[in-house]
Amino acid sequence: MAATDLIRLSDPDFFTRDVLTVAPELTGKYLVRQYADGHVQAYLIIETEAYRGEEDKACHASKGCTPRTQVMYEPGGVVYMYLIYGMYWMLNIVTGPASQPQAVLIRAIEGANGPGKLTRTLMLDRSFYGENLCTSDRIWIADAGLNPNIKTSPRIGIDYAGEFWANQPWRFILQPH
DNA sequence: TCATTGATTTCA
DNA sequence: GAAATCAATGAT
Repeated sequence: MAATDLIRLSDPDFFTRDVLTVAPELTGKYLVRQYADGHVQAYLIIETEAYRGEEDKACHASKGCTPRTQVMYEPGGVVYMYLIYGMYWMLNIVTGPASQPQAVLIRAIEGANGPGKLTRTLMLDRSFYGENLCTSDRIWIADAGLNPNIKTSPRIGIDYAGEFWANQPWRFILQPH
């Protein structure tokens, strides 16, 4: 599908809703990237995970506001990037109103089946920290008008957060038709 | 299954 | 300052 067929999500209100509403709605939409040379490419979002507030022990903001997590306290619609295992940048989209630290981790897009591969493919790094998806000319979200079939499952790799949080079905996966 | 890898956080 | 931690990946 050509990028011009997609409708950009430029309304901040889409992102300032609760993360548990936004995360499943992002699956089946398109992550659009405009590279430095002007080339525009749209990627179907396959898989997301929700991280919800300081009470969520799997959310980085559960330990409070730090220089790294600060952007999660902003109103939804900005990008939260972080480095894990010293090697992989993770792409997250901040959601919810101001001072509610929520974010959606983009785990997989069409053609890249892991969050580390995803950011490497799209050439995303810390320079995208705080990028506004509604106004940026480098990265944004677009609606393809799909009505996707979505499956849920527990989140991945957060056993450290304890059984309760590790069992929340806050991972959203696009199912093939 | 295991080594890689470095920013962030925690402890002193 | 120093040490431990870690939401992953690719090679074995």
